Amino acid sequence: MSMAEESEVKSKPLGKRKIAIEKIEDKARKQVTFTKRRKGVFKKASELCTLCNAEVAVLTFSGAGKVFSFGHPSADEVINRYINGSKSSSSSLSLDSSSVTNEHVGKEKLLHGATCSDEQDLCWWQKPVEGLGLEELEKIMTSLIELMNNVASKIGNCWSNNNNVGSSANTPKSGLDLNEAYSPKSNGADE
Amino acid sequence: MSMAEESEVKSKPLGKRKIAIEKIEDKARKQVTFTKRRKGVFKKASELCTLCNAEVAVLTFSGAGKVFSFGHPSADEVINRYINGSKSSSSSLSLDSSSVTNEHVGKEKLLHGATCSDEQDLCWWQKPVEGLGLEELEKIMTSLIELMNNVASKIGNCWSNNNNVGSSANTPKSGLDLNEAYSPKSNGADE
DNA sequence: TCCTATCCATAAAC
DNA sequence: GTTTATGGATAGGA
Repeated sequence: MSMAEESEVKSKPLGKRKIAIEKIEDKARKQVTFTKRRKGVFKKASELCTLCNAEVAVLTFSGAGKVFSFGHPSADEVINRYINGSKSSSSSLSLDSSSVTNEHVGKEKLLHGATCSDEQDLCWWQKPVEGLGLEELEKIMTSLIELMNNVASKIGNCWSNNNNVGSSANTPKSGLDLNEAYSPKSNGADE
Repeated sequence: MSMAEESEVKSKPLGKRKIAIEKIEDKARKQVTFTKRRKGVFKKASELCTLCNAEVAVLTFSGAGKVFSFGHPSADEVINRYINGSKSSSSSLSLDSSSVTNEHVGKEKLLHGATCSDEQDLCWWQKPVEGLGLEELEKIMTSLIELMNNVASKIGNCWSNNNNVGSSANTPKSGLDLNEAYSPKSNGADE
């Protein structure tokens, strides 16, 4: 897994022909490839489970929309765990599910006037985040989302969503080119 | 053969050795294997996406309970589709926006005491909001939005490197980290 | 502690 | 024969 996939198909004798990892146009071939590779992924996933005693779930949708899933102990259990425990703390931190509007205009007033009732110094929500590390921020962010949902539900959930907090400002990129694109690569912490 | 183990036994880099697909007992080995194979699975999954233009999500939990996910277009989207399109779990499987209310029983429990890592006292963001009044909640909510945007913009700077299709190697490590709850079964491959 | 990265060499898949 | 996946060892990072 060190060699990046070349985009060109070399003309070699025979044997395992290297194929470009790009969209297959031919329907039939695509279907066959899908089936084969899906099984391959499932097998790998299952080995990962067995070897490392880890929980793994794989969900796939074929072009026709049919769903295929693999899971240990079960797809549902893993998904549940994912949702309940780390939905927003993982990956792209897409706050799609519970964002808030960005037009909270009158908040400053609230912040400076009403809050901080009896605390001594700055309240946590007034502390600057400048000095915190990425990890700390991630942690807070995650917790914030949770707390927010919690609070929101209590209030009655008036705040609609669509906020696009930071991470969503992504670039379309070239469709789906990701040989090693998913590499955690120092987990995004570029220092 | 008497290979005199002189001062230093330099184990020659044995190549890839054949191993049985069974639970690895050695923790260190298991960890390394988990990382490698997880990446392998992610890569396969990404190729499947690219080649067949399919939607795929892979969720994994390391032995330590850390989550790693891969998904195209995103893990959440695929999961949503999976949930809405094929299952109707009785659980809180609603990743939808404003309805992420307090259905998260498991999470509530967590917030109140499960404490996973090593923090014993709840931090402010982990405190329950049950006892607060409406006004207080609104204030907090408003402040939360502010803090959130603040934090988000901070994170956004370092995070804009894997959004489209990507895996995640988050680092919860405390806040909402989950404990393990294994249910060692045999397998769960369903196609 | 837990996770990641890299080198080497071979096992596997085609 | 060719390319990829990955085991073992090891070093570095968070």
